[in-house]
Amino acid sequence: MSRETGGRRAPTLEDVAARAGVSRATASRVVNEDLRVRPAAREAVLDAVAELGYRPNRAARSLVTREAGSIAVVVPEAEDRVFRDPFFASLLVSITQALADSTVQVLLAMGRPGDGCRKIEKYLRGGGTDGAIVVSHHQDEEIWRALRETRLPAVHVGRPQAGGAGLPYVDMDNEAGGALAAEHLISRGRRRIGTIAGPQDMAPGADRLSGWRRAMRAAGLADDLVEIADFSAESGGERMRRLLRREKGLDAVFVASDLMAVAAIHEIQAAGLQVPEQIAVVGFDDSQAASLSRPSLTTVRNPVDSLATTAVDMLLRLMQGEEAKSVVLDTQLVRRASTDFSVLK
Amino acid sequence: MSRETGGRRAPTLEDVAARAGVSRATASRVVNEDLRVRPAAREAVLDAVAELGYRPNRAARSLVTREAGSIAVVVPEAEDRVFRDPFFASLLVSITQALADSTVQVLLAMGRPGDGCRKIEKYLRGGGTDGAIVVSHHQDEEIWRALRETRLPAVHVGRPQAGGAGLPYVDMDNEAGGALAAEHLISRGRRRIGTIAGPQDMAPGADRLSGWRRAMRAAGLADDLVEIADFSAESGGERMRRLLRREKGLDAVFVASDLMAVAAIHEIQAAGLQVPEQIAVVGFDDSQAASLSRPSLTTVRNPVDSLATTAVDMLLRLMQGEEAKSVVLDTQLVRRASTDFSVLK
DNA sequence: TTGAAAGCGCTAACAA
DNA sequence: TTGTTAGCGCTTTCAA
Repeated sequence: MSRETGGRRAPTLEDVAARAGVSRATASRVVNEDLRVRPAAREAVLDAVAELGYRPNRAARSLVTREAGSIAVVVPEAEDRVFRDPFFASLLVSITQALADSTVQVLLAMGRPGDGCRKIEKYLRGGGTDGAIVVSHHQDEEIWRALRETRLPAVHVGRPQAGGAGLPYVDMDNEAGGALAAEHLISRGRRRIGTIAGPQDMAPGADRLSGWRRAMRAAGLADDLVEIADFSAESGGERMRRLLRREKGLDAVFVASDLMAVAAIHEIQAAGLQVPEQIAVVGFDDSQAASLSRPSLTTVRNPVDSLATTAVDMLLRLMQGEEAKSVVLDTQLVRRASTDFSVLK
Repeated sequence: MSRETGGRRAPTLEDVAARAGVSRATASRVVNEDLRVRPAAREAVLDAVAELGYRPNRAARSLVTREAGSIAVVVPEAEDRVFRDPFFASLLVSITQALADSTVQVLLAMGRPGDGCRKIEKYLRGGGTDGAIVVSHHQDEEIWRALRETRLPAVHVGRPQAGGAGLPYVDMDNEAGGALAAEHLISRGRRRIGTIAGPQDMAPGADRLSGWRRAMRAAGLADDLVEIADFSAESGGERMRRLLRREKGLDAVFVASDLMAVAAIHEIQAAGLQVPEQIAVVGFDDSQAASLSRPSLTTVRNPVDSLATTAVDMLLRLMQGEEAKSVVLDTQLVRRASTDFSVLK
């Protein structure tokens, strides 16, 4: 695993200093953009750096500064399903982009189901990073304990279930999103509205459902047409069939994820019914699947990008010793053809 | 950015040694599983480690071993489109999972368009990693130069355009995949077959097209119905409209990505034609979009998982000083409803 | 089998 | 403004 496969030794600060005719300390100052260096010396060092192709050794620097220069995106106990989720991919990308300006590197720490998160825990405790962004919808006591004990700055994306060791979090307003969906359907004249919810032990699952409930009751409508699914396309389709069987008069459904919503649309069509003519459908996430679907899917926007930039922002603040308060982001409804006759596709 | 926010100093090897009543060297040997340590001493050290909650400091270790304990997944000059691509997300996940057993950490290094890849280059040169997996369909001279000069073990995912500094690569057989698609359509009795290709300055774009061409000619069919798109859904739909305008007798299309293929299907349907009855469609990638589409999409499987595990395998081998030869993986056709009446969905 | 000691490359007091 | 010096926490000779 040696990096020095027969090559010349990489130039050190010592080499640079020697070549520039200054001390190592001065060379270090130039490299770290310390102001109190005579212009001439500065020039000399910069030249030497360029000529030698010098790059500071991160390990050496980390050792003395006690900063790793990286943050970890932690996904504990991750199932395959989580990863293939476009939400997760987008989040990861947005986080990385948000850090592109800084010198901070992004480390991807994914646990495997079963294995617990021993590897991640070890890494966090070993001082491998300066901070962590935890992405999970489960309780991850071990990770939380490690974060607490190491006092590592950390933020949670998505409201953690049981306190999350007091970590600040960024989340979208799932409850308001669910209400938004219901209100939209009601405003379109629908009355017999069902919902396919996510797992109730996950915050997005529970919150989207309760938002829907609140709006339904506020409008004096029944909130009995509830089916619980698991966010997978299969489960979404299956629950849609149940809903169709349960209620002949059904004229709309709010489905807690786009993926499930697309599957639901297929089932409605397979039953010989039209979307949105007979049954209107609202999804959740505004993922690619929503615009690719036919009819295109009205959905609640999941502000992934803002989620990521806010999380990064909070983490950087925390890393500078400042306070960070949890943030809940607004959601918006994206109107498309699955609830609206006037939209073409 | 200090990690030691008022907390107790993390225990060092020195502390462990003191507590166990041995020297630092012995403690180090135990931690690194060196065999020549007396069982009693071993026990004492292990106990001390447990009691103190000792974790080795990575920076200190790296400094002396000259190993970073991490590999970088490098995505230079990445546009937004690349990231949202499910292929990339799956690849990243598979790479991380493939490394879950090892102690190696995964570092995500994404460049931004325009900015070049100065940050990445700097990092690679700074000894921040022990190896790199480069994911790109462009020429990235700077990165290649950095990799060459640092002699950093590296592999390319996807055949690099212009040599890629002699990096070994893993790729799927895009050419064979294109041929597979054409042959399948021909075997289903289609004769007037068009194609919507990807950009010709990208290997997957060019190779899938040439495979299609080869199979068409081999069957004595005309290969004139070619439209070049850019892998985006919009471009796919637009090129499909052109194809429909160009050739009334069109009875099949091979589209170089699922995303474009789904858009193409929508256009065909919008023109009042049936898939697969009038026009059969084959996509490429076997992404989620393919199974979500109605009719479900026959497509060429992109073996993302094998791509990732093979790349990781090659890299680890390289890091141990062994040789690694480029690998081209086979592809398979996944039959679904867009080319086959007997498939239900 | 063990310990003493040297140093990996860097930053940061402290003095000059 | 500069240089000297002392470590950061660890691995690894080299002797014992």
